[in-house]
Amino acid sequence: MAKKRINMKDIAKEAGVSTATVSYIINKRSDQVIAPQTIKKVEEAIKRLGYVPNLGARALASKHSRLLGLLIPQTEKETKLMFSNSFYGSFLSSFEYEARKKGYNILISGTDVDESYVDVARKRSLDGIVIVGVEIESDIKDLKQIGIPTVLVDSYGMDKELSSVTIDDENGGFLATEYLIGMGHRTIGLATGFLTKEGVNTERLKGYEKALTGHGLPCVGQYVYSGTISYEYGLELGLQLAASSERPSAIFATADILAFGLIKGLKRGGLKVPEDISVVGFDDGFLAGNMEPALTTVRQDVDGKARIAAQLVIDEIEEKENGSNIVLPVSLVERESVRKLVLH
Amino acid sequence: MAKKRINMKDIAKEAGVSTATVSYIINKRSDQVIAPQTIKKVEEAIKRLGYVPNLGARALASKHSRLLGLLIPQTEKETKLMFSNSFYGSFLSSFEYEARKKGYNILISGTDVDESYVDVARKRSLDGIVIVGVEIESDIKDLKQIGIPTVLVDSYGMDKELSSVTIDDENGGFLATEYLIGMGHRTIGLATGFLTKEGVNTERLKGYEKALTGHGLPCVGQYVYSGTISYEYGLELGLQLAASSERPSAIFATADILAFGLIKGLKRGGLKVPEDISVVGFDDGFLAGNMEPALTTVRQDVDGKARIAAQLVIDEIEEKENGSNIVLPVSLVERESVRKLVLH
DNA sequence: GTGAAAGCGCTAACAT
DNA sequence: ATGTTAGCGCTTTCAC
Repeated sequence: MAKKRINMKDIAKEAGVSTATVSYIINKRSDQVIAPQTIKKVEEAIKRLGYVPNLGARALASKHSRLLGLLIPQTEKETKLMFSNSFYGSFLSSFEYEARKKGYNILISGTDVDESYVDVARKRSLDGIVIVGVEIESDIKDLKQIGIPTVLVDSYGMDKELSSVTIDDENGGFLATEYLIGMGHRTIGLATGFLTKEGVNTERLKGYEKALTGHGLPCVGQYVYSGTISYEYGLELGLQLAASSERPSAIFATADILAFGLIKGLKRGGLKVPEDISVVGFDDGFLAGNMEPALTTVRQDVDGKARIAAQLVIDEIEEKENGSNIVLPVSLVERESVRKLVLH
Repeated sequence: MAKKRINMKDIAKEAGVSTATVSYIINKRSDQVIAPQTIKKVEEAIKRLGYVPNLGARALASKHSRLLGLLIPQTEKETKLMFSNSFYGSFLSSFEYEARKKGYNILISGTDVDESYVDVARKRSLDGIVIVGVEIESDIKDLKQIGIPTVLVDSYGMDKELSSVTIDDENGGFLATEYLIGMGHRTIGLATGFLTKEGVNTERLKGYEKALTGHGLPCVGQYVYSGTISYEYGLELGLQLAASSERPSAIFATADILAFGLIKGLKRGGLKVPEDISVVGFDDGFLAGNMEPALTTVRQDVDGKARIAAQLVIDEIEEKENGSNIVLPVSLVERESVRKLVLH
């Protein structure tokens, strides 16, 4: 308790100046000219007393919190954040780093039933928001209306006016499927999450279909398995497929984590990958190369995505720019989870 | 710009009451008796105008920000947060969830060279802090001095007065090593991160040594490999060991992620796991069972750790309790990465 | 070049 | 049962 926190007034008194002067100095305001010796006096007082500005108070007065919100989707059953998928962990790492370098801190919050993310944003006076991989149309509309700079990551067609960063998901789906076709596969399944109208999964599906039809292959819903992007669903599906006779010779899973579960399930079901069935993933997280078999997958640049997302919100907050729609390229990383089929 | 944000005064005016009354109602203060109809009027006004309280202003006036800081270690080279280790992602998920249920938000921040975490805590008026797996003595001393409730996770002997939650790391190391010995291994290596005086790695090392000496086995530094807790270091070490003739028959890696890298390195180096060399990990993250071979590892309850950490800080903030030192149990999960050695 | 003072939106004594 | 009002720590306009 005790020890009253040092505030600006204390510094002002100690240095024998006004709080206004202290404020000017702390904020290094270029529009205010301060005598060098005054600056020195104040800086010494700050050091001597160990003063740390209260950003909450500053936010109240200045309307800038220098706080960024990161919205991560929640798992279906739980309302916990989806950090089991290491994609989000990597994203957060890079995002926080980039933001911190520019003087912003990150607030992480899921949303409860009774409270939208927009409320969190307002409550906490967030300067900007990055939403990754979720589509809550109403929220986004509200966000725009309130005028909080928002950047959408991995979200399609939500709102062209908002800044966004995505990867070329359709092409990713295309590359994966083309590759499989090139390896001789003719019945190719797709394992994916919930297919929202504008989500990444749908884009990857489009690429998948494009490749299929491009080669005159049938593109029937029968081989599209849609569940959740999770290890568990992959496992379940793998087991199921292993037990089925109506099974494609290859599967494109729209996330590595899904592919991992899938492979495990297939193996448990007695199949060998890639001997009996081939699998291609998506993400190329750091474990992909370590799986057995090493996963052939579509590589995306998570680090780049995160940094760009941070830059975009911050630029928008600081009114340097706005409304960019960035699309990052993807590529296929060939490893060992696909077998070359010899056609007879 | 435009649209002025609705504040408490607006609500007061709309409902025909004072701001104090609005404040009492919003905070559901039990020490204030308000007429039901007044409550109704105010609640309607809030709804009608779409009012959301400004927590920054509240924090300023009440000295409670309802913000918790989560301090995650940074990687050595970069100053990025260490979220590649999925342990931290899982921890964050559960921690955020538990805190949110109790009305707290989470601020994530790394630290820069010129700014300690204590500064962040003060700047952002954090109500409490959870520090996981790092030992910055000076910071912790400052934190205590400033009187910000702090909970140490995975940190030993730092300060008995601070609340903490750990798992029984020493026992974990012991279990893993005992198991290996029971499987017939006599030369057992230890792969771990940087061995700080009071870190988890050192505790696990103690358990390792205890098991060894308990069986009269030599406990020489020769087989202790200390690098960083990372996939990369594991890989490097694996490669190195594979090329060496002086190699233990089994290795206990003090983190799954390290074990993953290690196994990959060993394999690349031409060895088979567990045929040529056995590996035990630590954590039992959700991928452990999926590796090839499935990893035998020490299981810890990350979810429990995170929830308890959240509870402890919050209890301390709300002055319900303080100074608990919780130790969670661990157990060994037997899978396929260890070979039973027949002694001749 | 520096300072006085009016807020920012809220809480909490203290009145009534 | 409700209102008045003085801050909380900072920024910013306007004086000087």
